[in-house]
Amino acid sequence: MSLSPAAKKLNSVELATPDTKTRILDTAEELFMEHGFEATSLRLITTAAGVNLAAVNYHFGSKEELFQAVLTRRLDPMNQERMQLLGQFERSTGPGSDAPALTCEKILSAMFIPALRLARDHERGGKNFLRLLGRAYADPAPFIRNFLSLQYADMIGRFRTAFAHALPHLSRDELSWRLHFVMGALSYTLAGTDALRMIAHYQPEDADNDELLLSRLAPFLAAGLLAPVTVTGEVHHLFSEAD
Amino acid sequence: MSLSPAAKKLNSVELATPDTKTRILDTAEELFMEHGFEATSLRLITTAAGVNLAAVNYHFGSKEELFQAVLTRRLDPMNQERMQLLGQFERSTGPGSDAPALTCEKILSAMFIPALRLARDHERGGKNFLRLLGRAYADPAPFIRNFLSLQYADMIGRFRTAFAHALPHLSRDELSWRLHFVMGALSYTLAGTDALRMIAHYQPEDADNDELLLSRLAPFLAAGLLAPVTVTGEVHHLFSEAD
DNA sequence: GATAGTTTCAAACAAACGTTTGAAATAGCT
DNA sequence: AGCTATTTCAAACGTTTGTTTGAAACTATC
Repeated sequence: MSLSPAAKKLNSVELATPDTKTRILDTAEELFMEHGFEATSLRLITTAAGVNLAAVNYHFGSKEELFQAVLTRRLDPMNQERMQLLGQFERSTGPGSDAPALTCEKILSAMFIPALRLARDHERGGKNFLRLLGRAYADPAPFIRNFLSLQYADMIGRFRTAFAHALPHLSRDELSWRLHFVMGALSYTLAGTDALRMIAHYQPEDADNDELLLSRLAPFLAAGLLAPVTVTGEVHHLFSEAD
Repeated sequence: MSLSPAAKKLNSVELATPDTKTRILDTAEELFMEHGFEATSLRLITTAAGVNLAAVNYHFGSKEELFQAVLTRRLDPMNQERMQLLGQFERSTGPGSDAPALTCEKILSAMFIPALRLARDHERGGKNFLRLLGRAYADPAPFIRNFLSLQYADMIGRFRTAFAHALPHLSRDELSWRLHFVMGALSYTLAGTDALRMIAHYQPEDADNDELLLSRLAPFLAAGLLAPVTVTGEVHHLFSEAD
């Protein structure tokens, strides 16, 4: 009697030994990060993890569900920590209902600190996961995009309103654009240092120091968010042919 | 007699009818953009292009070489145009050998204008190509990364020195980081508007207006590049736990 | 119009893919 | 111990992958 392996969502055996399930998750996290989703075969994962090929389909149902499980294992707690930290900052700035707005740096740090904590978590490849996450942002596979947008909807909504309070002079559209740029720089940065080497032709020391990295990214993005608004009328002068 | 199809680099028949070669390139450009490299099969491409399956291997040698041909067809002229425009700006600001430095906006516009021209080129899917390029930046496949770094080496080097002149107060490492962030926001922005919809929960009007898009990105990035340098000693305060 | 060079085509190639199967092994429970 | 439920395993499933083949069709040159 086939007992529908996808219907097993028991939260009983969660934090025990390195059992088959977590062994698969750990290995898949690393290999997905290294080669991407499509280019990583189940045989590669199961061989590297030292488990049977059928174990993936038994424990997770399919390759796609395995990928989602890899993401949600760390993404879910991180985003929850982000929202919690943002709320903590908002409460500390003013107890009244009409609290003074947080600064951009403060809001950005509420996004970055949980990511930093994850990167520092040596329990198991926290840094690997951040690179995987950065790559997942740019993946065209529909199931990945749908999954991420669902997973991120709450958190992004909370931060959007926080930024809207911090930057009241920005129009709704302008804020959308700038948040888009912020996410772009963030995901690209998290995605890895290979691209940096490509650009810089030279690897800065501490390229793998995520703390240093994000502490340089935050002022950069804060300055961009606070940039004066370009009036629609004077948009085109920037792209005029000559001087 | 196998006549090594990869050794055919004749520039004789270049601008004629939509022949098999360009039909493959156009279709591949669109499908690679839509599904990524790994997830796009040669059979999908050749069927959509209305050509025989073996035509890809005959004209390009392999799937990887086809992908490189798709990229280089537009990337090569665009990057050359970028360098040419940068040189033109540099010459116009001062005829002397020690010319006054260009502004960040000016240098950024030398990067963006050729991309804009490409996006406006309706001859054939210029916008498609920009999205494909943005995705290629984040692709982990080694042959893609090697190809891009080779293709970009010259241009990036030229712009690096230009930015170094425009931002003399930035250390070598600091400049590397900030250029990294610039490339991140740029590629993420070019990669498509799906992610924006995900973040904004709302699509701004003119989301597919690349001119408007890049004209908003330039001031954002310029402000970030011009942000005050964070002194090493005061790095950690940003990420302190409480307020 | 024959000849040499180029391009197209249907068919097949071996290899790798995700998934399924049913039996063997293990673990949990009364 | 005995029984049940869960997990592992080797093997095979049917597709799909990129690539190759050799003959047919087309083009240009003499």
